[in-house]
Amino acid sequence: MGHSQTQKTKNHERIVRTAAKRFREKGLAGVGIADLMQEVGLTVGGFYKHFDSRDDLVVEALRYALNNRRGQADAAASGGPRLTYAKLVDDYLSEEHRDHPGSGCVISALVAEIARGGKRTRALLTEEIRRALQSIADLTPGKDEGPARSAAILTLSAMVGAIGLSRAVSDEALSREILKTVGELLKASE
Amino acid sequence: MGHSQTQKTKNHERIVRTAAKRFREKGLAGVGIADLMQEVGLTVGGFYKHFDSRDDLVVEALRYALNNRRGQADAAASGGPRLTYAKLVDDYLSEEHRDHPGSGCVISALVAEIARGGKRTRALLTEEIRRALQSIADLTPGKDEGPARSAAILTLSAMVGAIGLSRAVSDEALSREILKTVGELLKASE
DNA sequence: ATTATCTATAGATCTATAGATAATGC
DNA sequence: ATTATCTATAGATCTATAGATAATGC
Repeated sequence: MGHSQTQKTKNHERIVRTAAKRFREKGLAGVGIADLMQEVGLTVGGFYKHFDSRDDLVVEALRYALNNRRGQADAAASGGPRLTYAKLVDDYLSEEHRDHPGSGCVISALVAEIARGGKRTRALLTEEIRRALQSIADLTPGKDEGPARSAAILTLSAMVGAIGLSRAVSDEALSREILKTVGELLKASE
Repeated sequence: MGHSQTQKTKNHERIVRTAAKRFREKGLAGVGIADLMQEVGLTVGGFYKHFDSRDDLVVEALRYALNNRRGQADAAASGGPRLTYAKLVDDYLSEEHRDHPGSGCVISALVAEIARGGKRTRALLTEEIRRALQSIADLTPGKDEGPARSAAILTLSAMVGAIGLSRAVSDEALSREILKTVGELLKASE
């Protein structure tokens, strides 16, 4: 069977990581505990030794997804060439991001569902939005603080909206046009 | 009991109208047939004489919501003062709209869920997005066709994103700031 | 002895159907 | 006679719990 504490920690992390991915792909309501545990190679019964309730998993998985994405961004920033406003916009509005919500931005994947959800998840997303606005504003060094923040709010709104529209639209040409157009206009107004 | 064909037609319309509202408020997956029928004053059993399946209700309710919203817009346009770009943006990014998704824009309420959904609902939303882009572009008469369309794509993306963020954020001040800032920047770039 | 996981199942909820009931409408 | 709606329920699915099983770790 294998149930050392070390193994438990590993299993816990795999449950959370898998949930973080599937929640973004299928929505918070679209992922069942039995399916999730099966994907990790475990069974339903064990779930409640890891979490008090499904809701606790949702919170932990969101926290993980948010930290993990910032971790990716930091790694990319420190490793390769410096992150610029243009690169941020291009990455966010890429077909890669559109087609892989499971490893993508939590905000764009789950805003609406979190808006309808409980306090804890809304608080998490609120802080994430604050951090995102700050990060974007920091990438426009030419601007004063006020205009930089305003521009960051428009940028985040436009990116979240554009990715959402591009995912929903069933016409690939229109989907691409949305990503491309919003990217170009945002970069032009920098 | 009361079950004339006239009454049935009325009941059918009330089911669809109520569903169109609740789907936008609670998400497509968040509305049960029993609750819906109870709200209309009927019981579960009768539902399937009105619709072949739950999915058919979703499609019909979305169609209704989309037509109905365009109807409102048309009525407002023909009745009162002419609809301008500024008025469209202000209405869309209003606290009234933020706080009442049930009578609000279908796109902003359900993009993500429809993106994960079936072909029929995606096709409906795709056409709605096309119409919305055309309507917005028509409100910027100063611009040439290409730039007008590009600007419309940015406007729709930013409005959908901003309303989504403003609904999810648990800090009222930040929520207002998002609506106000995006509205001002969009109107300034007209 | 403790505990991580498993099997099995209770209890709630949801879609869909079957059959009864009471009106409509020919 | 037809049919719009109701009551009742089947069958699927989901969260959560109970008790068994087989390892770990003192």
